[in-house]
Amino acid sequence: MSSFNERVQQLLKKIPHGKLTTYKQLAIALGNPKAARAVGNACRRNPYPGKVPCHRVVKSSGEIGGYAKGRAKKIALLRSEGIIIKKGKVPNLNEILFTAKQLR
DNA sequence: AGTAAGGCGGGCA
DNA sequence: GTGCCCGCCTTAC
Repeated sequence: MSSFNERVQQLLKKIPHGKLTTYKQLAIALGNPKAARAVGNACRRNPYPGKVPCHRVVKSSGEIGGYAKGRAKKIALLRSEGIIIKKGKVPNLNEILFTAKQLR
């Protein structure tokens, strides 16, 4: 399979419940800080729904970003995990952010 | 096999 | 706060 996709999946699986990550962090963890978009692509192409929590990934700005099933769904899932979302944004992202070093 | 377009972002102006 | 450009990956033609 695609190495990139595999790598992204593994990183996503490492994200603990109640925490969040950004595409940038994932890209950095992959060794390409500019591949944030590519990471988003991997999530969108994610062949393992339910196995890879792509909904735990948000933008570096704290915005929810997009979601294959709909942003509302993503927000609902995050809220269900105890993550506070304000107007489609995460005000305390810095407190629950899972950094690339943590993904390492 | 090569080329072109798309996509869930990030950074800068 | 908004708009534009860039760069990376995958997929389709």
